[in-house]
Amino acid sequence: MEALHAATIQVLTQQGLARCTTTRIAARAGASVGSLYQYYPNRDALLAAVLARKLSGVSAAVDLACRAQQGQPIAQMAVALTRAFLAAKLHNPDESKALYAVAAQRGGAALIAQAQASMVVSIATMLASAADVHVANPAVTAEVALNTLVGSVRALLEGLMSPEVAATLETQLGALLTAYFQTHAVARAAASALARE
Amino acid sequence: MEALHAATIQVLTQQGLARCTTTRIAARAGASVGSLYQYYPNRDALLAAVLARKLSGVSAAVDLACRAQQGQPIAQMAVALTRAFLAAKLHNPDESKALYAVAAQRGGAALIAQAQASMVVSIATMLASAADVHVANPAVTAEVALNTLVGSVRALLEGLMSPEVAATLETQLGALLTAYFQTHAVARAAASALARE
Amino acid sequence: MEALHAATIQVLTQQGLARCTTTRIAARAGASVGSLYQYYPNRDALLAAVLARKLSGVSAAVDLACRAQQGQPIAQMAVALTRAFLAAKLHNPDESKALYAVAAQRGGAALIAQAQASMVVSIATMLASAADVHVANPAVTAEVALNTLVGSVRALLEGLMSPEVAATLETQLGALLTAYFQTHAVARAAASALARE
Amino acid sequence: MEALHAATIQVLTQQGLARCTTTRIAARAGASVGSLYQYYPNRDALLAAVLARKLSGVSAAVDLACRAQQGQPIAQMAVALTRAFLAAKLHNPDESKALYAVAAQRGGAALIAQAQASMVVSIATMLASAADVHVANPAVTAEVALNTLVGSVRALLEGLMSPEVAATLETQLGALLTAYFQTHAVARAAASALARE
DNA sequence: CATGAATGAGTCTTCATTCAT
DNA sequence: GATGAATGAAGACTCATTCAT
Repeated sequence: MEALHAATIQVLTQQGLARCTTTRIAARAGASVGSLYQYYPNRDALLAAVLARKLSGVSAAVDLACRAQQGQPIAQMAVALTRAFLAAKLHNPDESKALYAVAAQRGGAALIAQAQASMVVSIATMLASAADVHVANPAVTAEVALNTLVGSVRALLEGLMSPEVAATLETQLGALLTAYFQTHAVARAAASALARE
Repeated sequence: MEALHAATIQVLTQQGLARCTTTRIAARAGASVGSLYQYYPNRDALLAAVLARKLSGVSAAVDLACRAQQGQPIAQMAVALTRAFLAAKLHNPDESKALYAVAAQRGGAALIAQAQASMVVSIATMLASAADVHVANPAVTAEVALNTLVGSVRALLEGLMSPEVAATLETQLGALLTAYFQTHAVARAAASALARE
Repeated sequence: MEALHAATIQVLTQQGLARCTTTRIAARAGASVGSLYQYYPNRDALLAAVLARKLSGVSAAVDLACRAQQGQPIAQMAVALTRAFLAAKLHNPDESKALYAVAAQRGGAALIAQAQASMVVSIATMLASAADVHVANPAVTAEVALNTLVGSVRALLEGLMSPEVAATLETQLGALLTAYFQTHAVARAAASALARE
Repeated sequence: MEALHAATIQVLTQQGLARCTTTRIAARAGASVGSLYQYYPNRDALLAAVLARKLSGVSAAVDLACRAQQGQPIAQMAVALTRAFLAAKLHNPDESKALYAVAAQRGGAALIAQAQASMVVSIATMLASAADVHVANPAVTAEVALNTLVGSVRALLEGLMSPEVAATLETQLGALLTAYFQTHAVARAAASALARE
């Protein structure tokens, strides 16, 4: 039920994972515990479903952004990817943060892995289409880039980031990824030349 | 007690945070619950102590490496920092992974924040001393770099990293940071020239 | 739940406050601990509720008796008050005795204070209406009288009273209060005379 | 040991009976738990000893006062008894209050009973020697009087007494007892006349 | 004799899950 | 299908008591 999803996120953000009990979720959703168990076999399944939905939303947003950048210059890709990822994760920071706690539970890792894999494919595909450079190993580059973005987002969500960095995060990460992408890339012209040899 | 520290890490890695109860820790340590409470006022304090010890170890390792790189070229700094951080975190991967769960607990964030701050200072100081380039804003650069390293390490520890990336992680991150550091830097010669004008 | 009230009193009388645990109460009530906590937020709340019910019963009985004595001679008031209070407290001696232990707990004092205050008002109002005498300070006199009654009842309940006294308690206390009330009173006629001067 | 007595009372008054643990008592006394158990077989024995000492002090004070009033008029006896009892109980109110909690424990009732019996004898003996009146049944009268005093003292210690009453307690109780004693008494002259008939 | 670390039974309290209505 | 009272296992924590040093 939709109400259960929303209620779970509310309880999660307002009370934390430890106090996110089935009774509280049901009460917040205006339903009974019994009803909750008609939609989900147990508490973990509900939490997993909520996490999965959030993750697929982020994946979709990243995928959309990557498709839109097909054939663009690599620097623009870096900026667009950063912007899309930050927007998806920071649109509702409390929710994102709360769900990281859920992800740490047994079973959460698999969902995260799936979402990451999907995003890596999207990013790698985008990188391979760059107009100006040829990325040697798009999958590897995409994965490292994604981990970098995730690292900063977690730091921000967990309150570990200084105001200075937080204020310019998008710029910093855009620059970082641009520099990184170019390190692993070979200019198209040179690549063509190489191929001709 | 030392046995309690070890037991906590064992239970944490083998059973997870949720099943890491005072009873189980005590049993694993070959002690009684009562004894546990003679050394720590409550469960959270024990977990915090274990986390704090690990974090200070990592901080110290990073600090040591940064001091050793004073005055070196920036590319070498990037590689040395990466190597030191990965070595410290991956020396005992199970322990590191288990403690990430603890860090998410109430109180864990403060310890992490403290350790991060300490490492940012070490890294920033090192960057400021680079022989070849002048880093514009060492503190910000250091913080972004640290978050990047953390992001990859978490991905690795949580099993989210592909074998391809894992195999070349140190190289990848070294290159990434080198590129990033140079983005934010101005060649010493140019900087001196600017200063003279 | 009614069964929890009854069970609490039974455990209290048979095992004492120290052994009056939530588990034992629940078992005696034929319920589970969980059920207990669906009716009361914690152990103290249950004990307080049991005490409060008893106290309000005593208060009500005293109030009823006092109202019935409005306008009667003071000696009759003393006897009626004594009779009503003893009847209320000694109707179920085990329960009364057990609850004195509860009253000593944190939070019990407030309930007792409230009940005492209510009874003092009832008694004072009665005293002020005495047909034959004018009580100078009804509130003070009522309070001292109540403490006197309580003192004897506690002695009786705690087994500190000799059989001789116990056998004639009502008579003794009636006489004591009659004598005390008259000490603090002025005959109506004299009072009127004084007022006319 | 003397220090243990003092420490017990301090912990009792400052932390309450529930937090009056053997460890805390020993620490307060500057001793070890082990030492405590060399003087007392268990916690209850220590508490009982502390209570017993306090009670015998009160008994002795009352006895002393009663002996001093031998052969005096009954009104003076009432006042002296009241004064002595209040002084003994209210000299250290916190201690007295804390010990009432101890008295409610298993075993405390017997000690109280013993002290009460002793005081009843002292008071009865005094009453029998009154110069002006002949008390019909000194033991019964003494017991009722004592319970009355105890009732007010408990009310005062437990904070149940209004400031108005507390301010004039000694006067009120003196008057009450005087009135009560005279109710149960026959003037010496009349008594002698009766005896001659 | 003194010490105080170790013990572990016993408390209160929570919460996922069930099932009679 | 919905409900929510009942369950009871499990967790954190306390403390009287013991005993090796």
